[in-house]
Amino acid sequence: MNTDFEVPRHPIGVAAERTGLTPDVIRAWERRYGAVEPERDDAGQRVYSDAEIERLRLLHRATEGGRSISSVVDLPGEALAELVRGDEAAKAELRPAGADVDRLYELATSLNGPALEASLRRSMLAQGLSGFAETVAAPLLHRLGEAWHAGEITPSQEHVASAAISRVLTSLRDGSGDGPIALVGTLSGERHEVGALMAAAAAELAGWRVVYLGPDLPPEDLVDAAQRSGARALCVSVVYPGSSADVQSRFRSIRASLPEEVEVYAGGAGAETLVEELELFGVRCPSGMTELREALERQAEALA
Amino acid sequence: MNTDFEVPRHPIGVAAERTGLTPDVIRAWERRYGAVEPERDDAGQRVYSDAEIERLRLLHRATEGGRSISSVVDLPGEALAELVRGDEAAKAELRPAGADVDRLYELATSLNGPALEASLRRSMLAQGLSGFAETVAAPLLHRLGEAWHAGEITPSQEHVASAAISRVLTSLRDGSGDGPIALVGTLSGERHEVGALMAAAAAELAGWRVVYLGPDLPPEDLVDAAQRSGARALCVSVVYPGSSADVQSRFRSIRASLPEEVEVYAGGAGAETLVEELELFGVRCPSGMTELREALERQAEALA
DNA sequence: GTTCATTGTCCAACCATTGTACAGGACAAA
DNA sequence: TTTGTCCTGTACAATGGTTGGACAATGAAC
Repeated sequence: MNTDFEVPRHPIGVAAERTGLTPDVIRAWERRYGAVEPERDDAGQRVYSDAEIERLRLLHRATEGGRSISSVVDLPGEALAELVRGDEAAKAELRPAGADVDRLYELATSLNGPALEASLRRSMLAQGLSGFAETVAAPLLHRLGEAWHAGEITPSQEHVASAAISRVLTSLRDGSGDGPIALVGTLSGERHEVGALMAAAAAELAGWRVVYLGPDLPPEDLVDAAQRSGARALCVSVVYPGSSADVQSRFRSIRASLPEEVEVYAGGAGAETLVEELELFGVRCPSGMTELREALERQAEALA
Repeated sequence: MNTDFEVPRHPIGVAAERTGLTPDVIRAWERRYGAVEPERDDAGQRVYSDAEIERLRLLHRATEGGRSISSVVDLPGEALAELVRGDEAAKAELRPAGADVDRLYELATSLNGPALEASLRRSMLAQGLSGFAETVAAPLLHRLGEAWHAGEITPSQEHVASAAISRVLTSLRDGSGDGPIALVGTLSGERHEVGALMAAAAAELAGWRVVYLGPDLPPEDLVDAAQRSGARALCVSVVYPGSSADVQSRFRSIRASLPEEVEVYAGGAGAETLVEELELFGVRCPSGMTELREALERQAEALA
């Protein structure tokens, strides 16, 4: 900085750029509340000093924190800074370590696979599997799914993220389970594998010996595999239900073809919309990884 | 906080975010029970003080613990806090690493390294690093230490456990940190490495680039390594302090030889008995992995 | 099992606040 | 001259509050 901090220098466009506000908003705040009243040059154009820009930035952060502009605009600089600090600290406290979905989304859309994977691994380690699944993986995939739906991103960007999540999940499974056998997979037509991988990890955590079948399997195969392996649990992840009647009938046939003592679990976004129907004919629908793990733990306990 | 605790400042949206309640619930509680009756601003909108938000948070935690709102809403703050503490302690009791630690102790004393390692890895995945360190690794080591002291087990049995914990911790570190550099090690004479490994993992979680120095290093070496590497943090694990005066003087000389901007952290059972003395001359003593990680996160943030 | 109070959620109607858009003009730089 | 940026002033729609009421699920008591 080679010029004085107080000297006015920047046109409104620059101020907008630096504060993240639009020129319209800056003018509105000046007109309505006198938030910042910059000097004018000979032609009458606003010229902002660094100090004024700094203040606008603080005001912007305060409004982002959920406050109304009118309630903070009269605060002196120091109080304002303190308020913003408090708000952001409180927000950071809510979000558990490194679970910053925004940042992960950035990494995914910029196709930075390695960095994304490292971040994912870190937040997995910080929170454990359940927290990771519920506060990181699911929100991230959901957001990517919506962005893809809205045409904002390409399939490959979504793919980078799910591949990274898959790698993290598979690298952490160690196949050391010594309990009863659980089968994990998805129905035919289902391309989304991540949910199944998370279920596999959850089952392993719950002490099961996991046989991971992968995605895209017809119901008969699942039933057959369960019978051959002597499994006591079958976990099926459903994201895109296709026709929901179809999903229902397939689950019904699976459930009917297996003996009572083999529990059938369904999970994922696609299963959540069908909870009542599925539970009706005996398919368990835990919502979220924690519940799945607890259910599996209880079942393993009962078997032991 | 240098602003007055009682001054009303937050709109209902912020209150909702900070308490985890929805605005609807907050209003319902006010309407039906007068749970919290905030001031109003000129426009008639609710404005909550920090104290009121704190109370709402307590009420929320009480209801999460299974209590009905009507049964706790009339309690004065202190009684409420007590109640919540009790509830949460009871809940923690239920989901015990306690039974877990028993089983791990069995595995360690029966020298079943692979099974022990698998179990450790599983509980690490279930709870995340902090939970693992505080509810599994520390209790297990503590118990083994006591048993060894009482002559109930041999050193090799303790060794099996610490080796398994070390393997789990090292296998999960991935060296992908991209932040400032942190050095991790123990003082000379200190054979216990596990604490340092956990600190290394914590630092990595907090976004640091970790240089792991290992155990048994003289203070001069630590200082020298810190200077050469340009580290901004030095984490030292102390389990057996030997002579406490000795540990103090070594930390004092380390602290004195390094510039202000390099933080020195001490942790472990041996450091906990010397907290006041160490903090006196500028060595930070977070208690537990969570606090260490948070401290490192804050420092990394400040550096960025 | 039935009944009843509790309790979280939702809705409608309304209001003030607030971000955004647009029209019409000025002016400096290309 | 054209172009892009900024100016003022007005208008509009979205947001997020407010009250009051209704409803359905839950869970305890009968």
